Amino acid sequence: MLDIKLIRENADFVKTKLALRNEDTAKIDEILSLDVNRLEILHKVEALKETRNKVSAEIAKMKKEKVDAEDKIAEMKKVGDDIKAYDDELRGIESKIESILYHIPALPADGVPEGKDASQNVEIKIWGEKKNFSFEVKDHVQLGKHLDILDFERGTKISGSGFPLYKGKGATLERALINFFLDTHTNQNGYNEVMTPVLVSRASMEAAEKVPKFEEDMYHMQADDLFAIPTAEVPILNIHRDEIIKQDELPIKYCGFTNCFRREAGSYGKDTKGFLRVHQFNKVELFNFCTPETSYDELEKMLGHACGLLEALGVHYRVIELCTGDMGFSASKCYDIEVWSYAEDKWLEASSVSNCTDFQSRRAQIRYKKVLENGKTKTELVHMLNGSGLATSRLMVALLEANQNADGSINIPQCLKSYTKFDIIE
RNA sequence: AGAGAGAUGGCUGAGUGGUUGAAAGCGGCGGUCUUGAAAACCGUUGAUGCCUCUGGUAUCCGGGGGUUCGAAUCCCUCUCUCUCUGCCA
Repeated sequence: MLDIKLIRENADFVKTKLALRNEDTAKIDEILSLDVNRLEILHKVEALKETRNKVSAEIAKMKKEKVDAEDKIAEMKKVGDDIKAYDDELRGIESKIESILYHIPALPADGVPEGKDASQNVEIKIWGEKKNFSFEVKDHVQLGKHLDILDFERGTKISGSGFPLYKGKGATLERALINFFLDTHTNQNGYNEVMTPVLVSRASMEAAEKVPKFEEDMYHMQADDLFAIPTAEVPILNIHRDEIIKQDELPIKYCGFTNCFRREAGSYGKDTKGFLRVHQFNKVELFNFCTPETSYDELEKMLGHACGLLEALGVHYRVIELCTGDMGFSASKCYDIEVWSYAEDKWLEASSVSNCTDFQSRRAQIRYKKVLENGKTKTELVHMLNGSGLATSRLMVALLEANQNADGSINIPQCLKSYTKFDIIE
């Protein structure tokens, strides 16, 4: 969530930034007027409470001295009633402010390209080249079926469409990718590996800013009010919820593999083929808690960590910087990494790396003790970044297609061979 | 799932209606001593909001509600933890 103080003191700035995200800035005016009202009542009720505290102390003293205090008690009874009335009113206003605030996205960082939608994203890097095939390429569904390594029909039988079933060397290849990613991040990139719960509480979803805004997009277990995670970002972020971290412990970097679950409500009929849009997929997540001064540097490093994996795999990819109109709710700056699909003849998103600055840490109350120049300390919100490093399903599309041979067999990239223990799937 | 116990500051742990934002200890930070360190001693050490902002004030003792002039303390409720029993991997 945004800082109410920032809205109060720099309303025009906030509106300008939100307009870049196609947001209705009338919400800000609504918050401002509620805030004025809130402060007015807050001042009144605090003055009354001050009176109550003072007189209550006097009453205590009089009681001790066995002096009759009935007049003061009667007087305070009235004050108490007024306090209660104001407190109720205050609570009502605060919950109105929150319900608006919870639906306002993060402000885009300076320098993020301005644009209305995905068409105005900016390609900033392209790596590798398209291969030339001397035969007609098969798509990943055909390849998966031909080699009996992916069984989308039976996945559908088990759970419904969008729940893939990996078989044999397909399952092994998936496992190899995950292990390769985790090993690289822990051994070379300085991440601490975690294995987290995949069902999380409503409080955890709120802290990660997924609820209330995206509640409909997630699987929910009603009996226990638990949500299946759409990304490991949620449990990893919550590792430090309500904590104050020492400055010298930052940055804290975690990586973790989980299954991810998304209802993808509202996208029926779009990209239904195979892995293109699924309800359950596998992902190794990168997460970073750091100081505000370093977060944009950390963002570039994380992007590099994700790209490094694709380069090791020899997958043709590009990096795009999302424009203001296409960024996710919590992000101030975001890169997507896309891999090339020969069969679909288009780029597919395999990773997204975002700097969410203090947008989530404010709601999650994740802070650190900042040491000031005079030696004193100050608590400040940490900056938080998340990124996929990487999600496997769309990568699998690119990988299978790009490494296919004329007979439909698949060559295993060099860096995975020590994991798969086979060189080819045929 | 049933029975019982509990939740207090970075940690341990006092506190059962009136200067208790909270004793004590540990830890942290600063100092004295020391060539330096340890020990000892002294001091210091929570968060958040608002305001007329080198200060004032309000709020916070798991969450929420209630009783009362006044609640960490009493009542209700929810959540979580621990112990025992049951059930299941």
